[in-house]
Parts: sequence; C-alpha cells; structure tokens
Amino acid sequence: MVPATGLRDTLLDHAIVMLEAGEAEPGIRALARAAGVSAMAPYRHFADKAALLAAVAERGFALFLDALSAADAEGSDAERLVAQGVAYVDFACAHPALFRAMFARGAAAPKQPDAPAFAILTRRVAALVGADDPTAALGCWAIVHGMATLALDGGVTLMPEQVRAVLRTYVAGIVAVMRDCPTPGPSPEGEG
Amino acid sequence: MVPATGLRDTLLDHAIVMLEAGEAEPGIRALARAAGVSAMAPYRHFADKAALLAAVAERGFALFLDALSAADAEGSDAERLVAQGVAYVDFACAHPALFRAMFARGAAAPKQPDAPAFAILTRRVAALVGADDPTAALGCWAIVHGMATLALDGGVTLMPEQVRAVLRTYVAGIVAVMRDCPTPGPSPEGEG
DNA sequence: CTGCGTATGTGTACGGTGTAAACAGCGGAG
DNA sequence: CTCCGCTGTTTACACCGTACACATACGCAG
Repeated sequence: MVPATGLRDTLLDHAIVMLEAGEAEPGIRALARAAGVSAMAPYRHFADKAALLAAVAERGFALFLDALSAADAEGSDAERLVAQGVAYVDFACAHPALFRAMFARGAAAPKQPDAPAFAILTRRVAALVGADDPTAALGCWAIVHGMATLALDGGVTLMPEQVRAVLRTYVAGIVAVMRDCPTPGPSPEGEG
Repeated sequence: MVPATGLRDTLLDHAIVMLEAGEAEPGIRALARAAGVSAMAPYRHFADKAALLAAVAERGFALFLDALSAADAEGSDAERLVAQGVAYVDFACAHPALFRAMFARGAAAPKQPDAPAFAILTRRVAALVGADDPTAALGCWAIVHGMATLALDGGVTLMPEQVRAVLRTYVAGIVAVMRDCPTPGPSPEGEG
C-alpha cells in the first residue's frame, strides 16, 4: 500500500494517514497494528511516543512550508503576505489533526520564529515594511495562527475573504504606523 | 442551579488545582484519588471525562471573563480594547493548562463568538468602529488568541509592550480601512 | 565453516487509563 | 414498616505506554 523502505517510514506514513482520517492521536500500539508489526517494534525507531509525534510534526511542517511557499510565489509583497496567510489557515482547515500535532506542546518541532516555515512569513513582512520588524511579523503570525486555531478548536467558521480582510487590515495598520513613525532604514518604497 | 455542593465541586476544585500545577489532563481516576473517593464516584456527577473537562472549562471561562472585564473597566474604546488583549494573553500565560483545557477541541464550552467571554471583546470593537463589524472583531480575537497560543505551545516569548503594539497596529488598520470605505455594508456575515 | 556483535522485531508483563455492571448504605415517600 | 432514588464502592475489561528478556538475521574476523 505504501512504498516505504523501512518500518520507520511506514509508521510515519500510517500516522499521517490516521491523522488525516481524523484520529486525534495515533498511538504507538495502533500504529504498530496498522503497520502489521508487534507493539514494541516502533521503539526500535523512536525513543517514545513523543519522539514519534515529533517526527510526524516534522513531516507536517515540510508540507506546511510547501503550501506557504506556493502561496508566496507571486504578486506584490502585500499580496504575497495575504496569500500566505490564507494558505496558513487553509492548511490548518485542510489538515486539522496534523496541524494540531504540529503545534502540540510536546513536539519539540521547529516552532520557533526562525524556523523555515515561519521565516518565509517573517521575510515577507520584512520586505513589506522595508526592515526587520519582529513585532510586525509576530502580529501577522499571530493573526493567521489565531484564526487557524479558532477555526479548528473554537466554533468559528472562516471564509477566505474574511481571512484576507483581517490580514489586509493589519497590513494597513502597519502602513499607517510606519507613516506615523518611519523606521530608519532603506528608502521606503510603496507597498505596490 | 447545581444541586450538588459536594463531590462535584470538590472534583472541579482539584481539577483546577492540578491544572494550575501544570498537569496536562487531570484524569478521572487521579481526580477521584485526590478527592479521596473511589475511581467510579465521579461518574455520578459527570457523564464521562469530556463532561468533567467541559465543566472545568466553564469555570475557566468564568475566571477569564472576570479578567477581561477588569481590563475593560476604563479608558477610551481603543485603550480598553488593547487592555483586554493584554489581559487575554496574560491570562493564558498565567494559567496555561487551564487555558488549554478551555480551548481543547473536546470541550463543547462557550467558545462561540457570542459567548460572554468574547462578547465583551466584540462589543468593544463595535463601540470602536461605531458599528457591528464581525470581521474586525474576528481580527482582534484572532490576534490575541494567536499570541496566547503561540506563547503557550510555540516557542514564542511575549512581552506586554509587544502585545500592545500588535493590537494597536491592528486598531490603526481598522481606522485606516474605515477611512477608505466609510460605510461598508454589513460584511459577508459569517454564519455564527 | 564457526563465532560474534549489532540491528531489528517479538512476547510477556506492569502500572496506568476510561468506563460498564452489579451492589451497598442512606434519606425521604407511600 | 417497605420501597426508591441518590450516591459511592467493588470488580472487571479493554486499551494504552513502555521496561525487560528473548529470537532472528545480517556483515565480518578467524
């Protein structure tokens, strides 16, 4: 069914499949059962359940980065930023369990702001405002992450236009704030 | 109201204490042990673990509402909104496990936008923009909830000034957008 | 070939969990 | 008094993560 070279990949494949099917947390034994091996076999490849879930999260972040990169492909900086935000929320809604696993508080996964999946957003914000602005980047990240989380665990139903509108409002706020107190940086160019 | 001032409340008390102590999920048996009763006793007061956690979440939301109300006490609309946002994030950081339990995807708790704990924010946004604006309210909610979530489960460390700055930027964006299109028809109302 | 170490998977076992089923004390209604 | 509903107990089952000991299969030294 799954062209996997070893048990390790087979387990991760099944974990992804289970998560996409709505399973909350695959679990070592269920995974081993799905892979057709004994309950203890996974421990030859993962120290414990947390390590397995961390590996799953790593795969999720790879897919996530792909989605964000695709959205960041073309347009002005502002357009790309908004598109990234929509892709962020879309990814969470399309893969809710995987997204939750990625951001579970156990997974010591790349969740820091300088991780690849977020650096792409931070970079776009920096391009937009003309300088590195951790606060602006945090704001954008928080907005999209907040909407994603609320859509997943809250009772909120989101539409792409809403996501876009919220993000555009924040971008407008960045521009307005920049106009008030311009940052000492390279020549400020129109956001396009 | 609630006909039991006995074991039910005791269990909830211990659940809160355990959550505040950093426990991830109290668990029926652990709770019963802490209360000094048998493992099955809690089932006389809660249908199952999810119901118990939902009751815990309800308590959490009461505390949460208190915190937000206190922050909303005085100042201009914009100031109150920002203060509410800071209080939102502060609450999450001060009671991480409780906050997570409140927003866990099992708890059918008041997480809808019209729940008391969020209505206070929505109302303040409405007062700020001069009309009901679900999108603006969603944006504010998403921003603070995103920062809270990232602070809890991501590796993000937040400072109150940062929270304030992000929120103020969004408010500036709302104002800027309002200036552009002063009378936006009731935006494509997301279903509540 | 034998012997051996390493990597991988198996079997068994322990303590934890949520929870279903049957039972026991106890206060109020007839 | 008996009967009943509420509350808590005991017992039991299935599932979980995982520690331990064992089996199997490999490449390699002699």
